[in-house]
Amino acid sequence: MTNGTVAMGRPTLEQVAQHAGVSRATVSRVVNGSPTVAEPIRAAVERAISELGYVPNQAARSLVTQRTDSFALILPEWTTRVFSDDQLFPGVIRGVGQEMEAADKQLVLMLAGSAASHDRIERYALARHVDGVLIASMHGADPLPGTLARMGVPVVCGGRPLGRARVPYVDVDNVNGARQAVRHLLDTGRSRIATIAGPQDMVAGIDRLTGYREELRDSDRRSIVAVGDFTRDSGAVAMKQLLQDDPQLDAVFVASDLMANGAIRVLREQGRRVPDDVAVVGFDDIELARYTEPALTTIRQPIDGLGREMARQLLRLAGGETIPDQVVLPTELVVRASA
Amino acid sequence: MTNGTVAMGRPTLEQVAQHAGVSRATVSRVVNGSPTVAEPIRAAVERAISELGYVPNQAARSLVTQRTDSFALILPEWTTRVFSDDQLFPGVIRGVGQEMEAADKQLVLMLAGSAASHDRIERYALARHVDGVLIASMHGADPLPGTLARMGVPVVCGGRPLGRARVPYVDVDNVNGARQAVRHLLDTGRSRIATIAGPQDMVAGIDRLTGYREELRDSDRRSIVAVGDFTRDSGAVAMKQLLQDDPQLDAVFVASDLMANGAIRVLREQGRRVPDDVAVVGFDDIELARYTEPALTTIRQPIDGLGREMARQLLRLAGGETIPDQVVLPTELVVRASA
DNA sequence: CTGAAAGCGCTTACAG
DNA sequence: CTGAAAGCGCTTACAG
Repeated sequence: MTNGTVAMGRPTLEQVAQHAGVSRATVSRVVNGSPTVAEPIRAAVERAISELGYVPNQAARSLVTQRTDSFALILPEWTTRVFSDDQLFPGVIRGVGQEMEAADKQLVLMLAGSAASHDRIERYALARHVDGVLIASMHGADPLPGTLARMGVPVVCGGRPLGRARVPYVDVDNVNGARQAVRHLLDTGRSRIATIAGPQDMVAGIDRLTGYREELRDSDRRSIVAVGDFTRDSGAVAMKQLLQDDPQLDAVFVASDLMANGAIRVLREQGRRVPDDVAVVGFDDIELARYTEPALTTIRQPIDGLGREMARQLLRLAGGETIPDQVVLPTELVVRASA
Repeated sequence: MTNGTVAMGRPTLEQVAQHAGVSRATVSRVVNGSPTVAEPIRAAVERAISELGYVPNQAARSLVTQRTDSFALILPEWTTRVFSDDQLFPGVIRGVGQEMEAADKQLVLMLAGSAASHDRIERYALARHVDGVLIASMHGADPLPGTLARMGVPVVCGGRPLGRARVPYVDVDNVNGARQAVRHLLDTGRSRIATIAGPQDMVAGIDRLTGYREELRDSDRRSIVAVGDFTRDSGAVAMKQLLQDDPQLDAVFVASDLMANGAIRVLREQGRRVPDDVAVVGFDDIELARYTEPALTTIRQPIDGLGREMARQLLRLAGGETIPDQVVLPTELVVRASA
């Protein structure tokens, strides 16, 4: 059996100071790497620290420094979606993690699937548990970023926030990416170009549909739209609907690679050859895009880069620097076999 | 442009007290829901709180309470593995999250892929950023749980920790689960039973191999072993090797469903019918098991339940209660089509 | 280069 | 039921 009540062993600065025969100020200086400590004293203090197993109390430290050296990445999603085979989240997390590690900051991940956890996270950030917050994958006009920013918590969003809150963000050029995709289809002689859009409560879903519409309008083509939710299955369902709505379609721009994967499966099941009968362009360029049959022509977005840029901006903001209201990263057409 | 330097707006308890014309103690009582505050006073304080937008400073509060009301779940893995299509992690996270939510505690997730991040997390926990720590998916004899426990940080491991550290843990009965699998194969008349074991630096890999060996030894059969790393591809590679080592094998116990999925693919490619020529039993019972072709007979482990139980034990430990050194959850044979 | 002292923003016995 | 006061464990000007 293990007992929760501990032998009250945690040594304090005070005890280290006594043990080493110096003042608390000196121990503090050694702990914080101040260069103004004489070598023999430093050595003595360091010995005391390791003998006692001293670790500074973070609460006491942040109370005076007003820093915690840790940052939160908030994903307002259920685990189910975050841990799907959509490789978007891991990419962003990896990018953020790299930058935080380089800056020697601790990254904490918080998933907020329910309204209750969403609230608790707000309190957590407002209580200054972290020096700043990154919010990605927002749905609708989430008030969280605005609330935190208004209360003085440094916040950077991943993806343009919907709603009126003016919070700095890093995003990918979704509109132009979608236009690139459609332009490629037009350039390769397609005429009836449908789209499987992403969820319309997320900015990536909205903007990619906008780009699709804009490009078609500029060339006087009509839109044929079905909406999915970025999952593979929703892509399959949407593809079936499109084929029913317009059996003549000869191309489809799908707003995510995972949905494109589902769509291609349906096309094959219904006897349409890709790209001969129907050309398919995806969006994301996740690893899967190289392994679909046929390999997927898609719009590459810099997923890790998005995470890295978000972290960089947040670190600057938390450091008191002025940062741009928005950073928009470019996308790139990657031509493979499907279009 | 957004500027990091804030209007220094964060109000303190002191300011709320002045605003409401009461003492700090009274404000503190209201904030903490003490029942001994007269109704009109409480109302006045609450008005002041909301007018000023007051949120208690967590550092100051934990400095005196010695609590933070948040707990960490540490996964010593790279994002790549955590976010693979192995649905084990999300299940554990979901289970832990549910219990923490019920207890109104904040859960923070920390991934420790690198040695540097592993160290930073140790400092994080020792600095009392959290009231306790859950560690799952450990590799080898990770010193982290022992170190934290020794320093008085409440720790509960998911999976029996290797090495000599005596840290309380919650685990699944891997040995017996493997025995159930092998017994089922024996009972259904199989005689040359191979195994694809999990990684031998993880307790789930080790124990499932032990169970396999024990059950075969008890019935005087010899073992035929290949080792994978719990990924689908490693299951495929291992299956090829087994078929080469012993072309006569008529059954294989695979230590994870994902590896089993890879193994079945190889069996089919090599013209072996499942289960007619080779019976396959997996382990985990993730959702995929129902959708493989044929559907997978497997050993169900309570994945969410593991997470929930870990959280429950940790909450009790952090609350000063005495908890058992180990809690071992039972597994269950689920018979489908593959064996 | 080092120490005494103030102070960060809270909570909590202790009086009243 | 409420307030004055001590104290949680640090950091950081300020002297010397």
